[in-house]
Amino acid sequence: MVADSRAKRPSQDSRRTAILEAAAQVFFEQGYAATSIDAIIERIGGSKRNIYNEFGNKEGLFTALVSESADTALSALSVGGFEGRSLNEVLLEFGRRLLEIYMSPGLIGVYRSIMPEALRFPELAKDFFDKGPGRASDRLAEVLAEARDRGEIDLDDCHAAADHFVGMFRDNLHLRVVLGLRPPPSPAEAEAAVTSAVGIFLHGIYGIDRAGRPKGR
Amino acid sequence: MVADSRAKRPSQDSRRTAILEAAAQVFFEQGYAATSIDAIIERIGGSKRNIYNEFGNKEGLFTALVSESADTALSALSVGGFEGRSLNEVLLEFGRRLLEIYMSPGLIGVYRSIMPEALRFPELAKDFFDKGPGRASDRLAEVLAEARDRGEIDLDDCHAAADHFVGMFRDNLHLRVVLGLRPPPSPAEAEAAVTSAVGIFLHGIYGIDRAGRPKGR
DNA sequence: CTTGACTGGTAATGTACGTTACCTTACCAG
DNA sequence: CTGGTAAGGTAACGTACATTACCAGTCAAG
Repeated sequence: MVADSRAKRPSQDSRRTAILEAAAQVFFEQGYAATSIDAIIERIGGSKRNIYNEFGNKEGLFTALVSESADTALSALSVGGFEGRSLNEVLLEFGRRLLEIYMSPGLIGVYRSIMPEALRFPELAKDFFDKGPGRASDRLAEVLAEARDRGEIDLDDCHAAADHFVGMFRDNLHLRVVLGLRPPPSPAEAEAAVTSAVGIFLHGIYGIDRAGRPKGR
Repeated sequence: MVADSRAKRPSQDSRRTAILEAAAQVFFEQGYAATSIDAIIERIGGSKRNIYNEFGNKEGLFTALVSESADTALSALSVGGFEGRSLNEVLLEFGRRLLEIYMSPGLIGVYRSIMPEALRFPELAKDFFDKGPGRASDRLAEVLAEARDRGEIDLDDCHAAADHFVGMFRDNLHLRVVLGLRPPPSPAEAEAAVTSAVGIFLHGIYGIDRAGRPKGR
């Protein structure tokens, strides 16, 4: 596409990111269809020509925004740091990262805005899923498979279990935040949600006592 | 899909439901902002006056549609039939109903269309949540509390656990269906997802063997 | 049959928006 | 300093849409 190595004008790259930031605010709050290019330009000044020169059209801007948002938000899960720790600790850390990502304004906004456009932009929906929730589930499935190979657990379908685990972090708490019915959880609430989910995932409700610690085993 | 063309007396009620059915198809597929009143009228014939006489404006039609869809879809959870059965059986039955509801075209469509409009229609978002996912979680929390009172389980926060359970049915499988990346699950897939989720919820991954049956206890 | 209330169809109105044509400015080489 | 090139800005164009008006049928009752 553009291979302009030298920056002639005042930082073409900062212009692009400024547009994306403004677009995020408007798209994620109003939705794709209800967002006007004028509303985006109002936030950063300048002219609509900037957007059309950089992204081609409204679709191009939206797809670039969703793709980059999903990519950067979920990259935090790719880093390791899980070696040599117990499954309980690994799941707790994984859950903390996952919840923080899911509750971040960026991913909340992507959720809100991509839903009704998924049928209109099938390739974008697939890209978002693969980069985001799909990658999270795949990554966790690897972790579970490693634990199984070490003999810690005895799971048949690691991927199905990983899906269930990921789903526990998109529960009604997450839905309320997405719908704007409550603010994102405080650190204390988040930690409580993570420990609760990990406890149930590992030991089930039969195996947890009132303090949240595993009963047997 | 209008039932009878013989009756020139369309009995306001059947006209109302015909409008709502057509509106569901268009709103749920295109999204609120991208849907035009003309597109709805095209499906059932007649004049736009019908819609404006019955629902006032576009907002009124959308809110009526979302409210009634959530109400009817989730009403299946309100019926009882859980008395005198083991917790495992109750959760399996509850999960089956829940998954069927979540995968129904009606609720999938509500999901798709309400997300970006939640900030614009806060009271509608609250209404949808309370009638839908909130009620499911409340109902399950009651079931869990009854089981606790019978001494079957030992849970501190039944509502948090219920939220986690409900979340397991809005996992990546559900997300893929909402995003149009795959069709709703077959009955066999649905049953497998339910048994898997209930197994983890009750016994955790430490307590399930390869056949999906609980290991200890 | 006449009246009245309602429905269907067409079109008008006012507005908002995506996109583009055209002008204006800033930067660069020579 | 000058001419050329590309980006920035202004305004227009064409369209689509929510909403309303207007007129023509159509059924119910009197």
